[in-house]
Amino acid sequence: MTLRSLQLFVERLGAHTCLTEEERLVLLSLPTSIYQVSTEQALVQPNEPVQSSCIVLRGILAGTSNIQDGERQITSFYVPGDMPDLHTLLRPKANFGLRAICSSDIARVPHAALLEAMRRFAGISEAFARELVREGDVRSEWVVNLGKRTAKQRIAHLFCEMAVRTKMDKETHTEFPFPVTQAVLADATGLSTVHVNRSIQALRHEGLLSFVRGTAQIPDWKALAKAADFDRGYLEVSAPMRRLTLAPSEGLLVEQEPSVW
Amino acid sequence: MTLRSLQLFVERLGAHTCLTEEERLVLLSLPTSIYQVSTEQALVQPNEPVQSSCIVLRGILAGTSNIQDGERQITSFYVPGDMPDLHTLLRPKANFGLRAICSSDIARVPHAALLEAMRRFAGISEAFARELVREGDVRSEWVVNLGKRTAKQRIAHLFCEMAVRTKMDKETHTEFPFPVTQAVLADATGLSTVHVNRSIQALRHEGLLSFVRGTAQIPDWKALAKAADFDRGYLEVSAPMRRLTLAPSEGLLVEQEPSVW
DNA sequence: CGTAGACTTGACCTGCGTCAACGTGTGTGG
DNA sequence: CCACACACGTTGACGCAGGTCAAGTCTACG
Repeated sequence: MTLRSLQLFVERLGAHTCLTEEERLVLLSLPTSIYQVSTEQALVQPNEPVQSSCIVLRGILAGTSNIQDGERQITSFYVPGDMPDLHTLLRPKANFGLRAICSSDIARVPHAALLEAMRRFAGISEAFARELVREGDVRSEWVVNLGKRTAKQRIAHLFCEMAVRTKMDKETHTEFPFPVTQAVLADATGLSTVHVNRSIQALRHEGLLSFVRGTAQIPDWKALAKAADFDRGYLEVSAPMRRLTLAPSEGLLVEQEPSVW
Repeated sequence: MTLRSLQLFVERLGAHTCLTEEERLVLLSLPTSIYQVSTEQALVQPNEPVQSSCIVLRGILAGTSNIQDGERQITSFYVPGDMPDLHTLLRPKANFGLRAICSSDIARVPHAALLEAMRRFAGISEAFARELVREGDVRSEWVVNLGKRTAKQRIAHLFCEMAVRTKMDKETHTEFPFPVTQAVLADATGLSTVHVNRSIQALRHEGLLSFVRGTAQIPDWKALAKAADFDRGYLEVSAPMRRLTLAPSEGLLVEQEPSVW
């Protein structure tokens, strides 16, 4: 049932944006078609216009860019609840690809339905826009990761990010599934697979991280976060907010704005 | 006069989003305060909430992140017409900083006014959202740049990007101003200043790029773009579009959607 | 039980960082 | 008008993080 499958997606939006009951219901009852995609299958090709966006239900997708010599760089990961090609709503011709990293389930939602929902509900527009911002923040951290951190730090940081994004409860669990190969980690961190391998081993010897066949273990969260220079702040908003509302009485209604610029 | 100063900003939005005359006028007459900021001056600090967003009128700003050991990574540049902290509209607590790279002029616009404009005009909301997408695309290219390209390519790619973004007309000009130091280029490309220096020299010897005291010269655009693996597609939309419109007759009005997913 | 994809290891190489010194231009104050 | 300072650019020597190549080993799965 689709009401069930989009639950996680709506929770994701609700975490940063106040949605009315009606808006939640509209989102939950968006028309979807469910697909199962297999490892390395492409969902969106660069420069090929799309008419629908997808929502990850299970598995992991990755945004990928190919460069001249056949190598690829992964520019972001998407986990269940994410909408990886939200941006095609506004720019139907994507300029990077989207592919499954492991066998995954996705829901496809026609752009028409999403646009209609945005038109009618300010909260939905706002939630989508805030998702775009969040994605931008994540990518910004990736730039820092690739630009300024060592191999071990890059890998550690990526695992921290994924742990938080897959909602690993660090109080009660030290494990979370991250079904990727070392080659994929290499494509994401801008390293060679050989060096990824050695770096993971080094992290294991330091007791910071173990990663065996698609499941990660973080024995000491604080130690790993410190080593990775990881601060989860960029992934979260303290409380869901709402800034856009259809002013009931059309007019110059604005929020109070203290005079700090 | 502020009508004049926001011209470039509105053109930027108009390049990707169809705006009505009224929307243009609303944007042009947004309340602004004009400031001059000097080199290295911070405009937004991480985790410090802001109540207004700024528009670059002259000069260059940069998004910056600091890491543990006092080094910084620049995650994006902003040129006249850009709105670097548009995202704070939706997430007032930024998680990276914004500072001037050279002496610059900016216009500050209160969030309240921007939110009000978004509330009342669907085209303005859409234009802002599309700007967020564009920024995401640029950052995505930066990830590729840092992850998979050599020093010379990174620098070449950055100059290509800036040439296009500052609208260098490559038919008639081979020069454009890019008032940054080599140290700033190093912070942006994830390289050391020494290596930036040597790489620029190498590019000059190959006849691809010269960069002297803040002005860049690209004698052979095609050659540079090829060396940098640069494709300007990610910076542009073929024609301005409009996907969100207040449906005049409320209802299930949607665009035609061919059955491609 | 064989094959293919993932992981591992070792040897070697190189792009880039680091350090430290030295030019070169530009603005400032005497 | 000079001299000094300071920020920026340049150069050389050296070291190391991480790439590359090539040869295994392990594991899952048919």
